Amino acid sequence: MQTSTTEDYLKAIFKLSGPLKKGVSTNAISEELSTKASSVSDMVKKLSDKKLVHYVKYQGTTLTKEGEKIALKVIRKHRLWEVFLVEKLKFGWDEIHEIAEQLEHIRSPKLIDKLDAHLGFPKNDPHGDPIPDKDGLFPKLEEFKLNELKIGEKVILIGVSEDSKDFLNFLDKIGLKLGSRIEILDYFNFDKSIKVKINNNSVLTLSELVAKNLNISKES
Amino acid sequence: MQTSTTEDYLKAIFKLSGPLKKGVSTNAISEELSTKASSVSDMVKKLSDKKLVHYVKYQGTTLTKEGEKIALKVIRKHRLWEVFLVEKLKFGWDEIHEIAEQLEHIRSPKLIDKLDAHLGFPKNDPHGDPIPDKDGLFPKLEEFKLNELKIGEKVILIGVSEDSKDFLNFLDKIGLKLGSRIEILDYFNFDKSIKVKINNNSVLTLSELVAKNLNISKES
DNA sequence: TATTTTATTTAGATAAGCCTAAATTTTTTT
DNA sequence: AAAAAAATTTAGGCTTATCTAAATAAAATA
Repeated sequence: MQTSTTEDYLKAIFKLSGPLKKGVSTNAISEELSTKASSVSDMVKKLSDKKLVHYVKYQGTTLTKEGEKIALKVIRKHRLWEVFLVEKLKFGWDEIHEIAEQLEHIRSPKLIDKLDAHLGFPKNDPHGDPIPDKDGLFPKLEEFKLNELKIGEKVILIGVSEDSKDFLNFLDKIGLKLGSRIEILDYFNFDKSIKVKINNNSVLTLSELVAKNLNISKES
Repeated sequence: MQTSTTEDYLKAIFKLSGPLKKGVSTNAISEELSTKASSVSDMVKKLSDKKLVHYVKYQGTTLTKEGEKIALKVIRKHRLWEVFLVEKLKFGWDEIHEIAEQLEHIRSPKLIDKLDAHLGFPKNDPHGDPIPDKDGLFPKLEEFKLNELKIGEKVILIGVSEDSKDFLNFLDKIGLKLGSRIEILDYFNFDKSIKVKINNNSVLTLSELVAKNLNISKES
């Protein structure tokens, strides 16, 4: 049975590994978890002793099968609780993250299965991210970042890769929601900003930083 | 901001103080929390430094105003989550305690208010215990233990003071539920057991240990 | 390649909670 | 009231997860 700190580390490493499962640097973990690099060094050594990560000095960290299994369980719990908070308790999608950070550590397999059923077995959380099933698998669908497209393409916003309040408030302000239609009107090589039309309606320019945090798909 | 251990201590002291707010012994706390007396000694000293309890060496511990306020908040959370688990997730009343022990430590005032609303502002938890309101007050009603009554009295089960699985399973088995009618038929001085009729139906004898863990009221 | 910068690790401390064993105080019994 | 028993506290340690400061390794730059 792991502590919730262990769960936080595994989740952070999972997130930072990305789809290619690259090794994660000590600094990246320390930034993600707001701790010092020396604390991370200590901790990954301990996680390695417990066979939850592969760790070689100076060469980064990756999850073992067991570590990934635990990370996926925590992510499943996090995302299911987020659905609960928005669907049942009527929270805004910009205020649920911190609460779900706590709820994700509640230990009870039966609880999470019952919650899943209560919510109608949702496939995605309120940010559009997929919810792993009981076996830690999620349906893989072709996702892109908004900055990876060509002029003229029409796409749909299916998720965000950043959940700071600032970012989510910004999206609300410009009228971008999950499911919004986005048409690429122009691309400015100068600063990699992108001119888009939202919902066949408002036209505006998004910075590269914004664009690369918008996950989109070519059809609903 | 307190740790969840602090919250557990305050809750235990609240529970053990009883309605008369008696001083609580170190041993009683250690038993309630399954720790050693020496750990409790350490801890109450720290709680005293934080002005959460009054503590005088060798003379027991009581809550300060601030300590009681925190204890009541935790109890409110615990009981609201129990209602959620039974009403919304369809847990049996005998399996919710451990889960609520974890959920009670989730920190977010907004969460608990929204949960309260979602549940329809319940007055009692699934064991019949009253839920403190936002200000930590509960409606005081005249409660008795089943072993404090006279032969011939007819009462209603409104709660239990023990929530071990064994005890709750036992109650299920003999058909006792919240709201059940109980008539006192006889009292045996020999072992203080009590002969009762349940719901004008089955007749059986309850041990003193059982009787004193049944909270009853003289009317619905 | 030599040097500087950056990343990472080690060493030594700290705080929270817990433990065992020993000392002390209080309570109970004789 | 003295002795025995029970309750409580103190002393000294342990573990987890953190930190700062110093040392070392790797990467970047000149």
